[in-house]
Amino acid sequence: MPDFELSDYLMLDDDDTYSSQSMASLEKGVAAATEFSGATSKNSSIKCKKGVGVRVAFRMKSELEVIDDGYKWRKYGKKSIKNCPNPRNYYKCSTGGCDVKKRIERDINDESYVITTYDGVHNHETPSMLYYNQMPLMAPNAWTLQPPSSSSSST
DNA sequence: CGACTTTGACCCGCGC
DNA sequence: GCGCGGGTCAAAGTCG
Repeated sequence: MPDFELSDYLMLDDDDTYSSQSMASLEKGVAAATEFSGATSKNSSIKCKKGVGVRVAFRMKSELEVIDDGYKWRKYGKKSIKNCPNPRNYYKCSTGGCDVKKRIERDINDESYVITTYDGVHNHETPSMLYYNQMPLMAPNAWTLQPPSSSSSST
């Protein structure tokens, strides 16, 4: 588990535009993350122009491009983008019945940053979410939590 | 043996 | 109509 920090979260609006919010309110970004993952649409600003699903982009500082948000992602493609020196990775939720896609690419300005774009809404809770529910407290960054089975560095 | 990752090829949409 | 770019699928290989 590398130490990555949520730098910016981009809310792609229905006008194909996105609002790049500074990390002035990280909780808000996490809230957005909870929004799309929990399918709780109290904020209708997060939606795709096609109306077929939600599209949310996050930019976070991480050494690894793959962010374990609790879901199981299966890589189904890799593509080198002309405008980007780094290839873009395509992931799909491997959970049955879930058709959420995730695009991951490195920031062209800062390779230390990774841009993760979620496309769609999970029709199920994150497997780890079940684990969260058993926790006495809900950490604001719980979506970054991982089960103790994976690299438990609790020393 | 099953699941997942990797890489190339193919297809679709958009712009010129 | 053609070319380019982007996105997705499929087959093979590897690891657990």
